[in-house]
Amino acid sequence: MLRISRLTDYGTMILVHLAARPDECCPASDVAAHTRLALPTVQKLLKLLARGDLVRSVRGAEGGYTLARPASGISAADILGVLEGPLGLTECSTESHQCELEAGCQVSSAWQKLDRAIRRALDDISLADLAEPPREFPVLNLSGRSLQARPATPAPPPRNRNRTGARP
Amino acid sequence: MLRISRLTDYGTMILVHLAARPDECCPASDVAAHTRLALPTVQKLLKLLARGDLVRSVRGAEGGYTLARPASGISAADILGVLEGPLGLTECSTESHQCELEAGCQVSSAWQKLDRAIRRALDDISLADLAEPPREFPVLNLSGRSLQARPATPAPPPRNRNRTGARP
DNA sequence: GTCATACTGGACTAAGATAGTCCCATATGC
DNA sequence: GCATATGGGACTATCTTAGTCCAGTATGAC
Ligand code: FES
Ligand code: FES
Repeated sequence: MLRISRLTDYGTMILVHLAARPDECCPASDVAAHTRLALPTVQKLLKLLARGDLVRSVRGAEGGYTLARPASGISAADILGVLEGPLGLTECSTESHQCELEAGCQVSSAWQKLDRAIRRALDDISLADLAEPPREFPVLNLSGRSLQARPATPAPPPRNRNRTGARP
Repeated sequence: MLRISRLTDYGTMILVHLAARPDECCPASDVAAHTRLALPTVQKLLKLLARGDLVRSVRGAEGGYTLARPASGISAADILGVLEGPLGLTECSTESHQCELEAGCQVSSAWQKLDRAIRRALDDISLADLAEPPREFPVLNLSGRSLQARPATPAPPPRNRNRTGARP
């Protein structure tokens, strides 16, 4: 119920990746390699994120993407707003009150109450929250290498589709 | 963002209708007529709701549907659970932890935090809340007729599709 | 100046979810 | 027996999503 789209999930992973490298300018190919997502998908998402002013882009050689603001200034609501559009919980709770009969409908007011509750929760979570490692890596950190050097890179692939290099 | 499906919205309207008539056994045709939804759609939804134990059905002549429990005992989470399935916010937050790498993924824990927040909000809203009229009908009540006699009937059509009688 | 690198914009297809309809079987009261 | 209902499921049209690809443009390195 109430699922967010897979692209949004991917987009969040990308943002997390960028958040871990505040001073680097990462090209899409880099991001794809590190997140293990397919390159075209990453490109598409980065374009969307740039258009939504969540990341800043630099064109040309040595170009790439950076977060537009510090991670703490980007909320989950921002991310969903950019990647899923400004749709409300129901079609009636959209801004463009297309349902002109709202006052007569018993359902709308309570749905909107719920809608506000969700928005509040979304506002409370920042990208920084999303990015912080929940706990230590359980298995993969045997090498004793500095976590600082490769903050998010060794994270295992998220799910078993849309990997890179799937082109035959 | 985070939209619930239109059928779920319809289903809620149907439940609200039944909630207003706790002691009647309403056939689907009745519900369709009063909610102004198309009959086949109403039938389908009532079947789903019956299977999800939110409404009780009586077969045969004089049969129909009633709420399985008082409206205050049916939460929004129940409704969404029955009509949209038990899907989590992301595919990773489903019960069947298909993403075996959860511990390594930075994103999951915060998404699940959000998921819990939403569930809590859903649990807090009951069908009784959804059913209570938000305020008086603004225009339609000029006739001075008793509201009690037709509690939810004069509510205007919810949106401009899927009306009854669309069959040529 | 030329070239390789990278973003920009949009078109396009395949797959999947959603909405809506219809049919046949079964139960029940009159 | 028959009209009235629900139960179960199949089916199609349509919209959305996911994923890919290409032609264009900007920019730094050589
Ligand atoms: S991608 Fe599955 S837990 Fe993060
Ligand atoms: S159906 Fe639109 S406000 Fe209720």
